[in-house]
Amino acid sequence: MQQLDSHQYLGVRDDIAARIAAGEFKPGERLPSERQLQAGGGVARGTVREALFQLEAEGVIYRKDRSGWYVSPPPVVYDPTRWEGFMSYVEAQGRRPETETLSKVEIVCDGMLAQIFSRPVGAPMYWIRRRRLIDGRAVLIESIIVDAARAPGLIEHDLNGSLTSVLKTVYGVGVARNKVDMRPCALTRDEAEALRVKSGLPGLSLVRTCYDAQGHVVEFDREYWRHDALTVSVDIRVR
Amino acid sequence: MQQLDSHQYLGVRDDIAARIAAGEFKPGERLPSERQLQAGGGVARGTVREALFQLEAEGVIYRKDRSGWYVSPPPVVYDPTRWEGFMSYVEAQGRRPETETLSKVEIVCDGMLAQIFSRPVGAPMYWIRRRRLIDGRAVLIESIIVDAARAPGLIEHDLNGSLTSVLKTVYGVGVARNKVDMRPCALTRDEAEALRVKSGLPGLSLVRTCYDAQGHVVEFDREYWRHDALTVSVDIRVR
DNA sequence: GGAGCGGCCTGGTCTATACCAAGTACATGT
DNA sequence: ACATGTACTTGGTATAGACCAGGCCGCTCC
Repeated sequence: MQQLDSHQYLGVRDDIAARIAAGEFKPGERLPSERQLQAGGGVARGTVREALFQLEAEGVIYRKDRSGWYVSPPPVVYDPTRWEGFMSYVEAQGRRPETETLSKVEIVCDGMLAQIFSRPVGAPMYWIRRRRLIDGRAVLIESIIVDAARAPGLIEHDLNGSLTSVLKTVYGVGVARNKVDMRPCALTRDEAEALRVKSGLPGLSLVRTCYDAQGHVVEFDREYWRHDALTVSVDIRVR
Repeated sequence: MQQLDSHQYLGVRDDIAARIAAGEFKPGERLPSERQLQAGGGVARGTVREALFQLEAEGVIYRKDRSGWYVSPPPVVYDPTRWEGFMSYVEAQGRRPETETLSKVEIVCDGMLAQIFSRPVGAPMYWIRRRRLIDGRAVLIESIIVDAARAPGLIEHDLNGSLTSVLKTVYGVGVARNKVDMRPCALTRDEAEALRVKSGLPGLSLVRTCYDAQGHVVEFDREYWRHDALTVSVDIRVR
């Protein structure tokens, strides 16, 4: 929106980006502190921060609260048409996936869920919240609903691995159809806290509805991703 | 990442969000100026701006440079598996689509395009750049490459409508397969300027590769969307 | 060795002020 | 009617300062 050189903060941005590109700072490494970067260029701290925000929006760097700014690792590729779980596709890309179960409880079906699952209000459901990490960095949190009638005792299992394979191997429940809604969003309040990022950071909201071969909803899943952690790739025949 | 009330800017955010939710400001309408909002709450202008950035990241408001802050209209839904063009699906959702052709030129195939199209380096290609608007607001810019051998004279046509239907009706070229890559990104430099937004605003990058029934690449398209303008919805059978 | 305690450093928030460039609205001139 | 100019408003950029809370690390004490 502005000419190339006219803004200091874009100049500072380019400096830092160039130093990263040159390999002075490598993925996962910490940048010098804001006050040090400031001293180097003779600019105000606010200007340095503006440049850092720019790079953050581009996915080049990220921050750990009150610890520093770090160079972002490359994103992972996610293909919603392939029904492999997080654990396997992250590993297939040479990265180290982890899952933490934040909570798992039995709830009763409310109006919205009743509609999604075509089940009566009051039917028992499981509600699972998990946080998932790649190479030790929290990249998404998810909130999963599963019909308790389809997978009785599900939450007694260890859910830190692949939920997909638990449903398949233990309950014989497979997925035949997958509906995915995606939209850019802001990570606010709860999501931001769980991902340990600042409220307001851009993210990607991904809502998945999984159906079995009979067209029944097996699993309803809301995911909130850090915006710099993934690329979505879909390859489909046109209807 | 922080407790609820502890930050002024979140308080200001909530105030403004509440006034929007209450209908005091409607979609498309302008908010009071930053200096007016500041006077109302007894806070510094920087704090008001922080709150506005927050709401912008959430997609609630957007800005027009040096004109003011406006309430965002709802996003449109885009389904990459449905091969309808922008013009028709936007219209189907009760919105007013527009297209502006920024440039259309003949170029020669470079190494990258040669690989994508399976055509020799140096083969003629058309390069079309368009801006698309919804209800008068620029929401995306796109850069399209089409094999000139498949659609000779394409750029002589009016391309402010649906390119899809021109390819189909004039050249008999249909699309059978559609590969879509999506990732959150920052709108920088050129894209930001074309969309008249500030460099660094979050956006969604969408790369489409369209194939005909024989598996040849028909069209290669890079789109940059405002992050608050769309929701992507995919519904697919699992492979 | 391990737990606990400080203190330093970091980013996070906030104030106040200044100036600029581009948009807006309105009066003016043709 | 239409272009033109101008005064004013708006967001955009930048400075300099201040204080806070949480992360981090080393020291001390058990």
